[in-house]
Amino acid sequence: MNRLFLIDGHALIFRMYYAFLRRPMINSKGEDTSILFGFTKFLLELIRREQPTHLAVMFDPHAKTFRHELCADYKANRAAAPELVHASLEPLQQILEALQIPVLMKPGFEADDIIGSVATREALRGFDVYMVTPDKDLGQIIDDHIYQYKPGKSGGEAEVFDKARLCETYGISDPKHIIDILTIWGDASDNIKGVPGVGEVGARKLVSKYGTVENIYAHIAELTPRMQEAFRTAEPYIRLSKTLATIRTDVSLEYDEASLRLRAGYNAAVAELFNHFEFNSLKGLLPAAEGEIPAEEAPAKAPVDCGEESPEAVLSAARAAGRCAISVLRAAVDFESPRAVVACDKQYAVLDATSLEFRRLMADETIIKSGFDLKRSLLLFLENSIELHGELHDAQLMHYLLNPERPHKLEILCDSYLNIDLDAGPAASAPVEEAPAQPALDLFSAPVAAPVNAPAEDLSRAGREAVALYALTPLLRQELREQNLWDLYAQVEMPLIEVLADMEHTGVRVDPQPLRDYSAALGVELAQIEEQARALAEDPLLNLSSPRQVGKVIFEKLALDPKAKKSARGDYPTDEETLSELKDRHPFVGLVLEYRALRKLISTYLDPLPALINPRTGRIHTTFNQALTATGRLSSVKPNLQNIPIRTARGREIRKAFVAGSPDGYIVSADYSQIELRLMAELSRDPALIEGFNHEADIHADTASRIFRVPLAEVTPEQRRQAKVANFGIIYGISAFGLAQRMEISRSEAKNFIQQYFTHYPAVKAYMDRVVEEARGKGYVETLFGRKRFLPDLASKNPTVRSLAERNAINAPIQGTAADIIKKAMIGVYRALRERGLRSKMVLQVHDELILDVAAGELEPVMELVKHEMESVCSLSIPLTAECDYGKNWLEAH
DNA sequence: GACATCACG
DNA sequence: ACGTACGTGATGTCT
Repeated sequence: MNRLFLIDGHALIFRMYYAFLRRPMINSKGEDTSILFGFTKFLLELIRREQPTHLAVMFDPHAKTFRHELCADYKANRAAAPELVHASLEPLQQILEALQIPVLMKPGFEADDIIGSVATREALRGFDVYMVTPDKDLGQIIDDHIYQYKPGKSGGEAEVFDKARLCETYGISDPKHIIDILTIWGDASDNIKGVPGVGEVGARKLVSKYGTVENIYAHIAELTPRMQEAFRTAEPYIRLSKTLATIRTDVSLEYDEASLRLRAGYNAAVAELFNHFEFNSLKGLLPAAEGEIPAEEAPAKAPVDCGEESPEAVLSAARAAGRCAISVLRAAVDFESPRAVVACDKQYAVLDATSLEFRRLMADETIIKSGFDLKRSLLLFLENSIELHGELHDAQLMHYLLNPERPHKLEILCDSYLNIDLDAGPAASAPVEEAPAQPALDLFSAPVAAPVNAPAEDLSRAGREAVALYALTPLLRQELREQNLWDLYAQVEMPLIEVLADMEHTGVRVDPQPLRDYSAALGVELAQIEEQARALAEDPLLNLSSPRQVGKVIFEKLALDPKAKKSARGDYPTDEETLSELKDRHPFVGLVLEYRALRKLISTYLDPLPALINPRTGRIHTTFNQALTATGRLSSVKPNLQNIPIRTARGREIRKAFVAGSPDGYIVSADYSQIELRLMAELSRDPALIEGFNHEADIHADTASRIFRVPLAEVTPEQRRQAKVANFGIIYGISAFGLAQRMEISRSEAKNFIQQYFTHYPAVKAYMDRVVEEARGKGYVETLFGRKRFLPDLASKNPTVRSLAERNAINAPIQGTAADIIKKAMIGVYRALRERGLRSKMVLQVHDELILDVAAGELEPVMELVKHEMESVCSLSIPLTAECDYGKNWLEAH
């Protein structure tokens, strides 16, 4: 099958410009080669990875296009391209010419139109066409044999969108409807006017319901009054906007198919240019042209030495060895059930993950399983009722414990521990001359024209991964032992994998209706605020979401604070702290704050959450990241359920939507009381702090009574508030400046305050000094359970950087021990629920809080069990207390 | 992609 | 003198 790749040249140039902005590449002649290097590297890697048979690059013309003819304002907002972009165009053309890669342009048309036209035409002739661009505009061209290839962000995997995936992502029935979404949404950078007040989300909703803009106007009476007005306002220009947003597919071009055939390879012209620009590292990426030899061999990593064998052979080897490595692939179009690749030593086999033989292997507790991100596999096992028992070696998690702040990617581990290249299979070691008919492409002798993300390639890649993991995990295990991290791994992180997989799989029930209702109500308020604010600013187009525009109104038009003019690019600060101070000076400022608060709730919680409810389960299934934070905490993504509002009344409303799975069930929430300050007491052994926790219910009042030297009963609310701020500061590695800011006092007052604090808590001061001092010697700090955080910046000469590392040295053991403790509690709760045969489920963790979905009739035993498990994780010099409550929803349970 | 902003512990 | 309290993730703007 012919595979044609069409590259959106300008999109790629701009991407590279920004990618290298902070660290440009300058060669020894002083030339900035950032864009040239990035562009060329991308192209060569694309060729190697995706094996196109045909390829072309499209650029926009210098002159104006037909869109400018239609619309005087088109792209009028665009700032001139950076100088480096201009300067790179000419040499880039030279490089492409040397590589014999055709460039297609046509006066009057943009690159998008050329891509659209060529793609449409060649797909009809039987090509598989891949449009390489990050821009969503080209989505409208996607069709049966036309795909969009979105380059991965900063080293990530590229994504391929086909018709089905695009339609699913945008909730539409036809890729052409992308045009309608863009038309309604508008595009500020192209100066395409959309329907005012309707953003991406609104546009998607309307288009998924009505299909086209025209059809929306045909049914305009069905819209809300506000929407109707917005669409009427847009009516005069909306046809034009749609024309501008529509990519042409009928541009005639003079090229022939043969000229697009990929010939890129090493030749004299390329050698000269690469030598001139000093692209030495790119030479190894170049396919060797016939009869020519690459100028320089990159210090090659070895390919993965592996081979596919029969399942019988690999399984019996695994049983004999007592261990295996696995890599699991979700069902793809080409195979209806998920696949599992199992490796033992250098052999691997591909199995149906639902097969009996694979189930037996996974259920065999005498066989150790190695993997990478095993929680992902476990989720798939849960979906298919595959049991997993025995020791788990998760290379990602193991490496996370060894060095939490380094990236935990399998490619990197293979490189640094095994010196092998995961992208290279065993055939790569075959002599070059044995390579068959396609010499221009065949540097790596990869399987012939492996299609993008195709099962065959995925499977052999998975095979290499499993073989690599088999070799990798004993090394990591050994290192964990040497660093005294094995117990933490084996008793906390390893068993937690299953707990988290179960929580994610269960999910938390969310009732969409209250969220939708509340969104609508706040939307009305928001519109009023926006209207008032625009009136006050005398700017009907003011975008209140733009800090820049808001800043200009406050500091230029209203001139509320003539002194303020900060930021490198001439922007004014408009953060909440600044605005709160100016609030009484002009009503506009209050409106901005109000607007922001509402906008946050609507666009971060109220609108996205209903869409994230899995229609099959009626629940939201977050993903917990177990190998991310520097301190050992979990994080939660897609969505983040660890930052659901609670501090404001309006925000709290959202928690009402988090309910029990069954109508007669309950939500139970249990949180550790003051766990971090308690751990400061434990780690510092400060007598006063310990005494406070052993005798006094209100620790902040106790602190206030001590530092202000007043009887407990006479502590004022203000004194308590100050003491509370100070106690928090202590945990974070207090600084006079930071404390001054939070307490709204002067820096010298803060300094005195801290001194006062330390007089009463001398061991806290001693601990803080000691932990920093020790860390400077060892290079790392540790939690109570041995979790490490390395702090090389303690030796930095930059005082800012060094101070941060010192605060990290104080905070990380505390935050990290708290993380260790709640993880242990989670394992305890999970096991206890199972042992007692309870149907209730733990569904969320929010750092010091566990949330459970409790089945009818289980309220009492579950509350008792959770409290007990949380409080008995370990025995310290202060009690660990957990407060437990219940309700029909998360708000009531708090 | 970077930055500002703001939600949580 | 530097510019700060610790740890996260999502959204929006502007490039």
